[in-house]
Amino acid sequence: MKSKGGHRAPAKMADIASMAGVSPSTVSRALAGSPLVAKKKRDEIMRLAREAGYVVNSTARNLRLKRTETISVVIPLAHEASQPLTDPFFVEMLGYLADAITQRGYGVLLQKIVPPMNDWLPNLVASGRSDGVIVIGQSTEHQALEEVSSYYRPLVVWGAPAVDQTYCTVGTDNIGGASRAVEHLIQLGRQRIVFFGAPSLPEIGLRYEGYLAALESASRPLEAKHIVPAHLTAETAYAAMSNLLASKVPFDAVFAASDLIALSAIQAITASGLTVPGDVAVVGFDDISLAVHGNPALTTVRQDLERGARTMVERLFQRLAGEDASSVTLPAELIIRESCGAKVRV
Amino acid sequence: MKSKGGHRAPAKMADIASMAGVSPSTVSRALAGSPLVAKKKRDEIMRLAREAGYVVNSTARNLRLKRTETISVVIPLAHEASQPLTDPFFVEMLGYLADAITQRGYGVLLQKIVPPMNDWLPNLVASGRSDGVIVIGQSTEHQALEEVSSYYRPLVVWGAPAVDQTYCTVGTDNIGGASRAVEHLIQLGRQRIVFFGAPSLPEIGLRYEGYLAALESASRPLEAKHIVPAHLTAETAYAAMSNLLASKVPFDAVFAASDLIALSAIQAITASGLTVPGDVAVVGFDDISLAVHGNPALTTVRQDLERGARTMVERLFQRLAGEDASSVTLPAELIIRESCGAKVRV
DNA sequence: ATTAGATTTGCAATCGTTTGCATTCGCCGG
DNA sequence: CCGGCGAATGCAAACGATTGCAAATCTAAT
Repeated sequence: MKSKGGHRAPAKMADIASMAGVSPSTVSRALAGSPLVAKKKRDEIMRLAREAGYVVNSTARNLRLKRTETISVVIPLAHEASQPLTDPFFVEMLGYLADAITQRGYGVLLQKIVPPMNDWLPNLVASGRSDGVIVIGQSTEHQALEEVSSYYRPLVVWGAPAVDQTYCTVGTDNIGGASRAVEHLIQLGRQRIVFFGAPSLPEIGLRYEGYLAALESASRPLEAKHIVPAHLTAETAYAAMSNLLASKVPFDAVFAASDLIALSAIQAITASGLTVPGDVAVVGFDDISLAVHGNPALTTVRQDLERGARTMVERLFQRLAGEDASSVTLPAELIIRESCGAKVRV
Repeated sequence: MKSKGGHRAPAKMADIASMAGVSPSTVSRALAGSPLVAKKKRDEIMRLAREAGYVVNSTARNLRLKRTETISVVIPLAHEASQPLTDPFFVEMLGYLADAITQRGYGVLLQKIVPPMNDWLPNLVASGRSDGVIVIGQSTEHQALEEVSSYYRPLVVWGAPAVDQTYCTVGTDNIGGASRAVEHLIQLGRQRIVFFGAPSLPEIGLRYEGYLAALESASRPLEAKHIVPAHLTAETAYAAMSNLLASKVPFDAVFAASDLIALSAIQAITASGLTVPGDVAVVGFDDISLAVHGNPALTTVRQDLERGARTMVERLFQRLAGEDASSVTLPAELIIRESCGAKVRV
């Protein structure tokens, strides 16, 4: 017997109930493994359900239970309204988050936000589509996060903690990581170190602070022409670095605010005829999986994304459980490879 | 008045109704912009709702309407149960899909599947969490797809069409793209061309066919030692290529089944002291955004992922609307850059 | 003033589960 | 044989929206 048009309505609980000659209540309890229904009958019902390929309708279940077993993962794309998720950083983070979330039996609802957008967070929260929200990167949305967090607890944000901030962040020690990277460049004898990135984003701002601190403690002067703002996309970074090279501002090192733009910078530098690390040393930030495969392999400040993702999810579930969970800063680690010119043991 | 614990139950439609002194039905209609409710009252209700920050509860709405306005995007990870989404290909595709889907006002429910897993597809379908399913890559799941597609229409798969297949695929002309790439290597005078990839996956299988066809039409012998199986991860590919190099099997070109492994191959080759494209020419497949930034820039077969994603979503919505939508094969384009040693115009 | 007709509105059922409470059943002791 | 008790079951009310249909209101024409 063919169903018309190939469609087929999935079985509902009542169907299983009548097959088993019991009420839907009993089926519900049986499927939940409740000891209220006799073991024998319970097994029978489970068998029947399995054979019929029955799966409870989660929409109905969610409505009744007032929870969705779903977490929203939001990616705000401040840098350029470019369509694709360009930065491997987001992607790797997303992968780890997806793992940590599904491990707890929850679903992942993916949201891309391109910032000049109103009320996306309060709307997302009020829509009840998810039980909690994880935002990857504050982007330019600090204000929105702040407002919503005053009444909505299950919200965790990847990024930098700010002084006036009430929402829960998980992030890397940006200042420490950055200053260690820059100190390393200084130790290698580099004289003119460019900061490559947009300090207006909270995390990048801290990396910039680390850069300043390192120059300061080495009594190096800060030069305005060595601050090169660059959006976090490969294309714009390439262009920005090409500009810098064309401008003839002399420099012998670049501290890039992310690996993505560090790799683009290397491209641009190489294309201009200079060598990395010979003429210019380059250090990145993130340690995306591509960094090690770069040519030359990229020296960078490692963020432990797996741990970060696990921590965020952990914090989120704590908040879901009503406990309080405060912000955390995870350690950053300087990974020395070839692009900064240090000798590497073979 | 502070709500206890900072939690705050979102307003429901009945709340807005009593604020406006009308019934919930009227609010529902007003918010939907129905002409059944007088314009003046409709505007008043909308204003009230906006001020109260009211957003309809989508779980309840979904239950009543029997649709979720959500599409599941499934990523089966055949190659290695590695945690992160390693391949930029998936990620770029995911980004384009997310765009195309959100553009239609639907949500994206992300699912990672690591294959030795039973009934994930029928369960996903029966759970009613989404209105349709997009699977990125057939992986090893052809059988599961085949079974479900017999009764579930809104299913679209990225990958290769097979002869006995009833489900709807969207994919690139793998055979044509691959043979053009290999022909190009042959024209450049390369004698021993390695196929680098695992032909057991449907798409890779077709690329292998294209490789064979190109050798055949150039009357080149096929050599078993030039077939090098490699999983689609950077690490395993690097290892496989290192092995090949250590084995002293002579070769002067590599056709890699994906850009990710092509880049790893270049790494391994360079590390062994050989040069690319001097000693070995390398061609990839996909044209991920990193290909152009590789060192050397990667010659590759381009898959138009943006178009592919748009096509899949389009097909899916056709099927949701009850129309029929058949499989499509999109053209592949050979992008010549530096890694194959052709002269590039500057 | 009355009423047909057109507008607006609200009642109540529905979507598929879960669960508090009442009910039924079976069993045992008195 | 009956009362009582515990174990198993079912009834019915949620959950928060949408919508067919009937009822209420308003308009205007007689």
